[in-house]
Amino acid sequence: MFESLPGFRDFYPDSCAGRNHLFRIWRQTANSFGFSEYDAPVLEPLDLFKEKSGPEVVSQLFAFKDKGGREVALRPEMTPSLARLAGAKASSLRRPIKWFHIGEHYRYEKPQRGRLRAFYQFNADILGEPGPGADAELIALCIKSLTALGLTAEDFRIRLSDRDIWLHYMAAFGIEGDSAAQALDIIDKRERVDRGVTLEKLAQIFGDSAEDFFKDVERLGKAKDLNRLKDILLGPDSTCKSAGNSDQISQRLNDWKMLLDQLDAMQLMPYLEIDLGIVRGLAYYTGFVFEAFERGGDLRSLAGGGRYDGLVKKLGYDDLPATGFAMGDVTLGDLLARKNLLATFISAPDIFAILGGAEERKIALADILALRENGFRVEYALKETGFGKQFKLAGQSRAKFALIYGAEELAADSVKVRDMNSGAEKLIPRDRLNTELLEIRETGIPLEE
RNA sequence: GUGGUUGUAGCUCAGUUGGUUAGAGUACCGGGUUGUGGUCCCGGGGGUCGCGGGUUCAAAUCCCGUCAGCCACCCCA
Repeated sequence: MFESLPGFRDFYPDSCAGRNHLFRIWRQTANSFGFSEYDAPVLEPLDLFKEKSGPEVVSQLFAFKDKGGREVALRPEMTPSLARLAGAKASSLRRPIKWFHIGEHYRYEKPQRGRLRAFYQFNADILGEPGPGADAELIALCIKSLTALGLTAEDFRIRLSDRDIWLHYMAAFGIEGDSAAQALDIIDKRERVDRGVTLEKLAQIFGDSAEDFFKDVERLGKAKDLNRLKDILLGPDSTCKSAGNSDQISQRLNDWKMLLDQLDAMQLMPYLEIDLGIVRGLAYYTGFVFEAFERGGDLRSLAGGGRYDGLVKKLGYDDLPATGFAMGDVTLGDLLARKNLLATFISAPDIFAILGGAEERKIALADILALRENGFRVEYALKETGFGKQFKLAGQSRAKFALIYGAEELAADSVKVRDMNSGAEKLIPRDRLNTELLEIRETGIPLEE
């Protein structure tokens, strides 16, 4: 006897139907936004992931040596592969490059609820367009992918932040480069860490002004609209104004306005929350970053993304500005199941054929195959059984119609169709079967016939 | 990787202070029912009580270990 490996799932038909529904909605939504689907190998050179995330990632990868001695790993994320694909053909691809991917990813971590070792992700990215129009389009896709599944503004929010603002702001304190990245990391974790500890860490970077800076962090974290942000950053008692980089900041605030205006025009503001408190830990994010999180209850993260303008170049290709997000199936699936939005899309047959004896069966099988070729989903009992039993099977199959091949009907070269919902029946000549069924499938059989 | 907690049929769970052949509901299969279904009635299969060891006359029950799930850390691309 065997079980699936820890953190891996079996998909029985019911859950497979739920998963396919999710994929179908993701794919439809991405297509409607004009994104094109791409794919890449599941197994990649280990270095591809090390290059992006540093050597520490290896402990969280399914990594091994192949028989040729190559260091390889199952992909833990899509972005490095995407960067390779886009980077390799960057000069010949029409821009903006709008691509999406749906596929399985693997991380060697301790499995928990909402977090497995194998999971599916929907990735969408826009490359080659540095302006906020790309960020707006991407955020819109993220929101629409969730609403298309039946989720509402009551179920989730997008928290929107900006690493550029933070970098400009810190520059006013004379903090740049690695120190700035460290500071962002501290800001990102501050809600989960004791205030005193956070201050201590900041003091190593900011020295005496750590406390002032942290107060501003808290003020900025609470700013929920653009005017308030502007006020804190450029108002009378702003630190950075006196430091003299207010031009950069006001330019950046202009990007913010463009972004929000576009999202507003798409009527997506109800889903948005400005929250500079989230900066997302990853060092390679450069501009607008965002996170879709579940509201109420446990506030789990449903999707995350942001701009990563430097990454493609870092992986050895030409400079290519980029912004993207990833949405996982695990947390989202939990939420959809809880909200009853995965209503198992069980595929029921259109027709269940009920067959008399051996002679009738022969005639029926020929018809059944013809109907199948015409796109009907048709089932029948594989072994000979009584009519009563077969009607029971037809009911259990949840077929819309039963098609009755009895001696009586066939004597008139006809078959009887029964609408399994209404119970209405109709005799159809066999040579008109396909035509009549096409019609009946749409309209059903009226009770008065 | 660290700590806590749970583990009985495919699923949800009962199982008395340790006591004889481990139960129910549901799902599944068969029959009632060889010309009209989902209901109903009857019957059936399915368990090494997560696994291994220990204590005991006797262990699903107590002890130890281990594996797996869940929860909290770490991390979260």
